[in-house]
Amino acid sequence: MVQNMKDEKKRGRPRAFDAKAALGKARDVFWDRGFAAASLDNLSAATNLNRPSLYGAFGDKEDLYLDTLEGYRQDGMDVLTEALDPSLPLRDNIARVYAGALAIYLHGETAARGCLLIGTASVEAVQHERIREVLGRSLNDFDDEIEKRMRLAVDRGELPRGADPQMLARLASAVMHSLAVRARAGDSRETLEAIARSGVELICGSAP
Amino acid sequence: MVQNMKDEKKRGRPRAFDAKAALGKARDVFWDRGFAAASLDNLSAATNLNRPSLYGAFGDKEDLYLDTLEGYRQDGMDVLTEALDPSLPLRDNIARVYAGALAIYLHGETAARGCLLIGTASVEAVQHERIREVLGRSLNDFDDEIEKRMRLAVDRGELPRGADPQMLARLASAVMHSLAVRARAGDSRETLEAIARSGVELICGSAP
DNA sequence: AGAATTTAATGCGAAATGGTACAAAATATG
DNA sequence: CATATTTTGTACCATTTCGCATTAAATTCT
Repeated sequence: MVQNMKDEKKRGRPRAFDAKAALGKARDVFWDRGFAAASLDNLSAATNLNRPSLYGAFGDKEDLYLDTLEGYRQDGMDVLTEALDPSLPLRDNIARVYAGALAIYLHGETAARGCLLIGTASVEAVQHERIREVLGRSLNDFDDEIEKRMRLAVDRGELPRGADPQMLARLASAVMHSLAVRARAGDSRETLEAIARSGVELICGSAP
Repeated sequence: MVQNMKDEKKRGRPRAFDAKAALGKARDVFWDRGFAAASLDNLSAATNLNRPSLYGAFGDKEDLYLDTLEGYRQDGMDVLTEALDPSLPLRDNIARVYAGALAIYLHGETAARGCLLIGTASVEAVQHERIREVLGRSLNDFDDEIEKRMRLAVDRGELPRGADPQMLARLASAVMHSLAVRARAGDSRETLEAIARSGVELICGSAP
């Protein structure tokens, strides 16, 4: 599974496509249609790869989907940790988290696609154990990252000593989950931004 | 579309099945598999109706799905309004809302199915306008119902005069949305109940 | 240059899918 | 009882679906 990190010349015919770019195109298809409704023809057309190439590079449809989820999770974590820059006040951190999320969720301007994980992996989670596992792990990783910042906030006195960092983090995530669902349900950017602002207020109410 | 409300004898062969019961069985199929992955064979088997009967009674797959969503929305609103009984304190109301939601989301004991709307309609919302419309309307109706109770709480002095009922309601809903997603992601009942408790605390923090 | 190896492209095929035609059955109306 | 009307069940059809077999192309190794 692990490919050559650099272009140490592999034997045989070289790939005529960029696997990472193809994965990005596939992600868009899954994001719009979901896993079940995304056909290999859709994916093949979007990536400009014929099905055998797709299959050879990524495995079957579920493998490909799991790959896109994993990449999305990574990207999301990057955005999250950047938003949580501990040199900024907690309020700003949480506001940035929501702003970053909305930038992703509302991408496209036409019909908002929300969160790839929440919007498309949730459906499959009941019947596909591997997808449920990725979804659960992703949500937990997000919670944990926010929790770290909350813990720091308590230590620093940004939050009262009695505050529960784990629960505050989970509730901060909850607002984000709601933004993801509502974006996909067609709520306006204005509505979502208002909810984000109120969320910051509620979660960080006692912070300076 | 409107059927006879009572059994005023209709001409022709009478139905050999209970449409409402069939709709319930179909709902279970959609709940587990989602719209796209639910095949007419699945639905036919679960309802004990052959495809032509299904089609005759409910229209095509999307019509049937929309019918189940509408029924779910109605049932959900009933549970919600009952939970929000204004003779109880606000805290109890919100706690009951979450308890009622979890009772539905965790149904099955095996793999939790979360919320039918959030869990299965969200995926289709981007491409199917009618589904997006039902999803959006349902979320709004829930928000509005909670908002009414919040407004009452402000009037009664359960919440401070400056509290924003609309935003508090949306955030109360947000916690519920998160419970729906997390249930489907495999979180334990204990975790979900803990989040619900913290949510009540956060939302109703200033209430007696 | 030739063998080995990997990818690309075409196209196939078996199964599943959504939907329907058609005839038989069950009921109300005249 | 005959006719109209609606539902039921079987079978079917056209299309889509996923996945792969096979052959041609491109590159490395000997």
